Amino acid sequence: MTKAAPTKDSRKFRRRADARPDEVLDAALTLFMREGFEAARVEDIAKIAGISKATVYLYFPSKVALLEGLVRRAISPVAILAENMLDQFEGTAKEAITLVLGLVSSRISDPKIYGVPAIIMCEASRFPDLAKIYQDEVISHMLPALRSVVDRGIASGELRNVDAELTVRNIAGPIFMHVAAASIFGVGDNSAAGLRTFMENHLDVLFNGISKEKP
Amino acid sequence: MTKAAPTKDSRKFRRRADARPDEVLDAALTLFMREGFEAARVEDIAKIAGISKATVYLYFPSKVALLEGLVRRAISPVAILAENMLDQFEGTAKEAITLVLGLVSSRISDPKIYGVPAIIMCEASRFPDLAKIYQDEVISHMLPALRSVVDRGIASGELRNVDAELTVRNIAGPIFMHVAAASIFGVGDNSAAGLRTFMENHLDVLFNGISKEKP
Amino acid sequence: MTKAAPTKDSRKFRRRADARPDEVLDAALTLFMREGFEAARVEDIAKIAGISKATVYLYFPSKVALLEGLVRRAISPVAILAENMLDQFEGTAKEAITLVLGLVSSRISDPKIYGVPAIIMCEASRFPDLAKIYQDEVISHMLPALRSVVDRGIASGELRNVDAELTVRNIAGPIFMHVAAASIFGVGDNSAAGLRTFMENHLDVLFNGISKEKP
Amino acid sequence: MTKAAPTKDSRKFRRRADARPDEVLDAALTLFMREGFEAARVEDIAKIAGISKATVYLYFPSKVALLEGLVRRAISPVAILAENMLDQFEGTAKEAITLVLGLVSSRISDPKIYGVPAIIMCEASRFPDLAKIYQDEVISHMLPALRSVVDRGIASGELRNVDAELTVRNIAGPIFMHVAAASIFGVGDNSAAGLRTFMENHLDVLFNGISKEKP
DNA sequence: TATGAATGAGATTTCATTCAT
DNA sequence: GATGAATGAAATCTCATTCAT
Repeated sequence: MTKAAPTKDSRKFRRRADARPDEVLDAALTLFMREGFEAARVEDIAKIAGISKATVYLYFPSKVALLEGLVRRAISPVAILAENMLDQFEGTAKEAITLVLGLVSSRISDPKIYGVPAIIMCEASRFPDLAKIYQDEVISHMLPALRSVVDRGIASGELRNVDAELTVRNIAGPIFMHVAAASIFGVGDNSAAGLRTFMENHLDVLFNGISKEKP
Repeated sequence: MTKAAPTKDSRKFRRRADARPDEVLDAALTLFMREGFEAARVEDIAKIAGISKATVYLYFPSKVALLEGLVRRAISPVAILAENMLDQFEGTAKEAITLVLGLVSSRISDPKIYGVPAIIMCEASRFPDLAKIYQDEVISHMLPALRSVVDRGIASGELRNVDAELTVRNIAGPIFMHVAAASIFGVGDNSAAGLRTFMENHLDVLFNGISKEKP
Repeated sequence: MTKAAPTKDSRKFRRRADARPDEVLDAALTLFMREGFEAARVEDIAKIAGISKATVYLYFPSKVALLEGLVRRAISPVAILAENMLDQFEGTAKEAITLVLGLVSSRISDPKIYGVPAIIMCEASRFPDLAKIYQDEVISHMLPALRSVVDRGIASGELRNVDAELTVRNIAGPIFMHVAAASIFGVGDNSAAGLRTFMENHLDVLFNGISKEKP
Repeated sequence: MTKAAPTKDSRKFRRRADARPDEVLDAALTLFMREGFEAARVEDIAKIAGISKATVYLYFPSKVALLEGLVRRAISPVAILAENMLDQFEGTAKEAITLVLGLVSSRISDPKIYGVPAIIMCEASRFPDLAKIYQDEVISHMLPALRSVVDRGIASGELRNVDAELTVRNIAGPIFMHVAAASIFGVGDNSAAGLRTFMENHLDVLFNGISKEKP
């Protein structure tokens, strides 16, 4: 049934074999961050990825699966980061924390890094399973790692006798707030330089407090 | 639609029409938090509020207007809080901050208080106008108030010469993280008692740092 | 299409290309019966046939073509059956009908036999052309053949003076109902033995009626 | 935000309160019979019913629910018919059967009557639950009722000693075949008159058989 | 005021079909 | 000959919103 002269160049099907799920996930991340999970349309994700809507479903069985894929993909780098943190802990607690926060601050301006946690936080109540995965794979690794650094610092006499578990919030909380304030409300300087300046102040306050006198 | 002159009861069967918008907002807040803005159905909000879907539209012209109403309703308490903060600033910076954080910690376990900021954060990119309102009315009052407390503490010699603007993140960030960790991932103790314990450690670390020696 | 002289094995790994269309039709029949024409997915048909979806289109230009193929394939056996019926008509009408119904009853438990008519009945209104083909090639051969047997029986004085055309429904209808009741609603005994028992009763009633006295 | 002059006559919403589910079911029956369940589009059903697609979903939660509704609606008339059959059984078996078949033949030309069974038969394998409902509510009432008539006829000496269970197929089968042949393949006369002629021949053959002599 | 009824516009998902290899 | 990759076109179902009462 081939009609006369089926023009050779009909490029209806463009890519092949390499339009990897990764590109789809990148597109999904972009749109989920910009629009939120519900408001993001699969068609737009496909458009960003340069493929058709149906092709998205070739790689991911549903829209939620994109979210899952995002979480799963975000797990390994973070796990590696946590491992590194622990491996590096040969010097003082101060050095360890400074190192970790330095790592974080060098990465955190990349939406691919902070985007997934941000989405998870927003969609957690609707998709508890996802939150669970994220918590199991990321939170439950990061938190103990940091706490362990603090505990060892206390044990070695380097740090005061604070509650390690709760103090983790003082280490990480300000950073989250800095990023959130900047990305959501445009408050503060979210550039790499601004982030570095913030980190210096953060580390200073964290280790020395804001009071002039020790108690 | 009770007939004319229902002398006796009427209270049970008719709610005061004045209270309706507030009940609708409560319902909206509940559902926006549980489902997210997009996924929350107006019909369900109405059901929670005990009225019909069409009646919601009697009070609010659109679904987004519910979000606006939520933001606007959350403004006044926070504004009052900020005002109080400034009024109370007669003692030391430490006392002022301790007072403010005490206020916050006493309120923050109420979903009606932290729910709105949480929703705003999640929906900010989709509704920049809302974020703007929130920023204008809340952020831009809270932040300067806190910064001013820090600045005056520095000026009086009570506090070290930290960057007041950035240090605000060290004051508020850990609290946000504590609440977020607890409500989203179930990490930590979100009860009033747990919050108080956290606050004590937070204030301790904030004012004294975690290092044993001053620099 | 086996390559030249594949002396050794090839049987296991390559199916004879000639048999393919038939296997595809078998798979299509299976799925059309189980799911109906619309609900049956070409991909599943391919999977049952052990080939890829695209390969189905190598043999059949469209999904409807599978239906056509099914009808066409079902025609010849039935035609042969009809021919046999006529050829055998040397004895009495009773013997002829008994013979034919015996043939039918020996075959009818095979889904490949009654499956196609069943599908055609269900999809007839959507694909009148198919129904036409089936009617032209099958119905219009079977019915006259049976009617002719009856007519000759009447002419020879063996049978009463019934309406041959309408009486065909009394000959075939009960059988259809028996099969349908069994396969669809699980009513009755659809085994070969059960079918034989039914046939005996059917022939008895058909030839003798149910009344005790002749009119 | 009301624009100037909102023309009073905008009839976007036409009917009210009386666009009953019944009309939707009628439309569904029409289309299911013409197109089959899968191929029938809800939008077209709505169009036939004179309402919008969404309104269909106001009354029926899903497309399958339309099928269920159809079965359920068809149940009561048939049940009543069965009851009547039994109530009427005061005369002879012949009279009872003649009466019942007369009733059936007077109704069977209405698509609303024979349509539902036809659809059920076609979709039974895909929706076993529906088949179950139909079997429980219809088949399991009709069959015993007929069988009981035959049994009593045998007991009273009016009928020969046939197998009542199996003979039911001889009573009902020819009728189904007549209707099916006419509606699907256009074979035979499906008019009321044609049906009556057929019934006469059917009853004659049924009660007297086709052989000239009794065995 | 309050609401039942209705719908337009759109979202996700499916699938027959096709091209390049 | 065989198939993995890709897609256009549709179908079901949802929901914010509105009108008549």
